[in-house]
Amino acid sequence: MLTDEISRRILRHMQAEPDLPMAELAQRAGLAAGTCARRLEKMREAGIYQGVQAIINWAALGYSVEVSLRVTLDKTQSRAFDEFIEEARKIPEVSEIHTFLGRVDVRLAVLARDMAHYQEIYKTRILTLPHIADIEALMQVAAIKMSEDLPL
Amino acid sequence: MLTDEISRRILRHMQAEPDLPMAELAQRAGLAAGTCARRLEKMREAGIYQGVQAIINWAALGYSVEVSLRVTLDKTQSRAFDEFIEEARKIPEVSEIHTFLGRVDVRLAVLARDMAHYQEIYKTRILTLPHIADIEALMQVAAIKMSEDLPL
DNA sequence: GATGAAAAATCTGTGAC
DNA sequence: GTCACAGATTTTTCATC
Repeated sequence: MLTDEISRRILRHMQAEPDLPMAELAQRAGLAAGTCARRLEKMREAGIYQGVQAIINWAALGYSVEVSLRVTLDKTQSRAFDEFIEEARKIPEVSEIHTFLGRVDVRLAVLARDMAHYQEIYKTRILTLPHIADIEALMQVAAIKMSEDLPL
Repeated sequence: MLTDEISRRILRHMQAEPDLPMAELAQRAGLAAGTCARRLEKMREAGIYQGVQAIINWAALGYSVEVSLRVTLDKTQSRAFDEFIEEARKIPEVSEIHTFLGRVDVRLAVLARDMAHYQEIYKTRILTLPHIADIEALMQVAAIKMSEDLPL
């Protein structure tokens, strides 16, 4: 029931238009409003639907620089991974942290107002993180697609 | 007014707890409910606040494989970039597309049910995209942090 | 032009069927 | 799963600064 076709349909519409009123969402999924709310609540309890996230245009707020950093850690120390993540989480300008299998261990997304600001964050907050063996940086030009109609 | 301290406060709380009732949000920002709603609406019109996005636990829905692909394009053709993006957008399993300055031109995030499924998507949908010069793949282990308390 | 308070319109979730 | 209603919530109005 939690992952059947009807529930997937709810998630699909939820994904496409997240701030639709419940009644509208229900109609598009072919359900009554109450039923839809009940299913969504079940999915939330099961951790399938994890709520919503605000999308903010950082450039409009003066954060025009976004940099993607790929970090390779010094794996000679067993706690390197956890310690690095723990410290990286504390940096407000780090907006995303993803971990990987392979040569690269972690990817960080960093937000900054301009290049001078980025340089400052990089020197004082990033390079002081523990256990870094190597860093590669890419400057982001644009976010083209972010989860519109994923496979459900 | 659109980017003053009060508006930033609204966004800050919006970001931390996106599905808070308007009355609560207003109280935390030190405003009346109506005032808060009007400011948020203004910010939406100005494109500063771009609404909300549903967060879905893909692993719970059977999509346990997430791969990050870095693509370098064949820049000998001037339309390469646009044509590549246009085709990549059409693939439902591609959940994110970001573009960059530098050696790597595009990063794609790909969702798949398992390794066999990923292999199929990779061969039939990704490698058939136009103007690819080089691809590097990393398998994602976890998304640790996604926009909690960013600098506002 | 922006604000707070309160009324009006709308929406959500619970319970009966 | 649907329907309807009570309670909560958003949105508009209006007087005020």
